[in-house]
Amino acid sequence: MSLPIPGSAVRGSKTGKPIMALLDLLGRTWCLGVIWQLRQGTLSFSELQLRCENISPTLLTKRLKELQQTNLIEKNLQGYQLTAIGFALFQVIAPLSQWSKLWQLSFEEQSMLQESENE
Amino acid sequence: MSLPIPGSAVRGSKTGKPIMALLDLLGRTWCLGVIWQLRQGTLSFSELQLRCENISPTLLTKRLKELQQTNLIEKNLQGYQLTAIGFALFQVIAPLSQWSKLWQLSFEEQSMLQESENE
DNA sequence: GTACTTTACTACATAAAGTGTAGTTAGGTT
DNA sequence: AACCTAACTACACTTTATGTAGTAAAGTAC
Repeated sequence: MSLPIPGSAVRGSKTGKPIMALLDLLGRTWCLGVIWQLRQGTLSFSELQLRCENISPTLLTKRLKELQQTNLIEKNLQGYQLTAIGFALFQVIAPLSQWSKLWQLSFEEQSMLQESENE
Repeated sequence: MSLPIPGSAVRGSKTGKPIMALLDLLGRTWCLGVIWQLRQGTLSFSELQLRCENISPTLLTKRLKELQQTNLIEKNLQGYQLTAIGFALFQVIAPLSQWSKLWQLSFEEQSMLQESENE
């Protein structure tokens, strides 16, 4: 898969609208997960692997390269960390955590409705 | 791929933490793109297909099913639209658009640095 | 009311992406 | 110098996604 760079043609936009490049990048398996796991600082390759449900090393290597080339993470002596702009991205998506709890409630309401139907 | 439902085991979390279920779902090809395209109201199947760079009908059908089953979109007479909670999700990710413009700048700085190196 | 369109899919072969396991390589330890 | 351990790479296999063709159902034209 080619790198989604804002300004170049990407999956979803031939004009390379930055938001489309971003949605392409974030839509790749484990990409959001890696960013999420790095929110508190540096993690080594193997720590990341563990936290990402034993993602295969092949794919982790690939994602780490993509994320470095798209300026979201950088390598240091201890492992990988978010760049300044990568952390800014995390801050944008951080509210997903709160939202996901509401989302969970929507499933519980659904099953309660089903139960009352069965009475 | 099994549906990521918060509260059940998903890719990334055996305990089914809602945020992990969410990151799994959003990390699927075109999922974020479909949500993004539906932000302004209802779109028909074929309109969605067009706006998502001619996503294959096979995959669009599959994603639409997943998004319905996870309470993010619903079908109406004219096509598909975000549910209330789906729209709330869009509002959470809407700031990505602004952020992606900053991100684009980071690439331009990078290429300017390279140019000055070559002098 | 039947022939023609259009829309919304489904089927299926092909291509691309992701997994899992087994190496390899490069630093540090004994 | 032999032995670890962490960080990868290689590769065969499986799962996902694509692209094209086909079907079904609803609307329109005559």
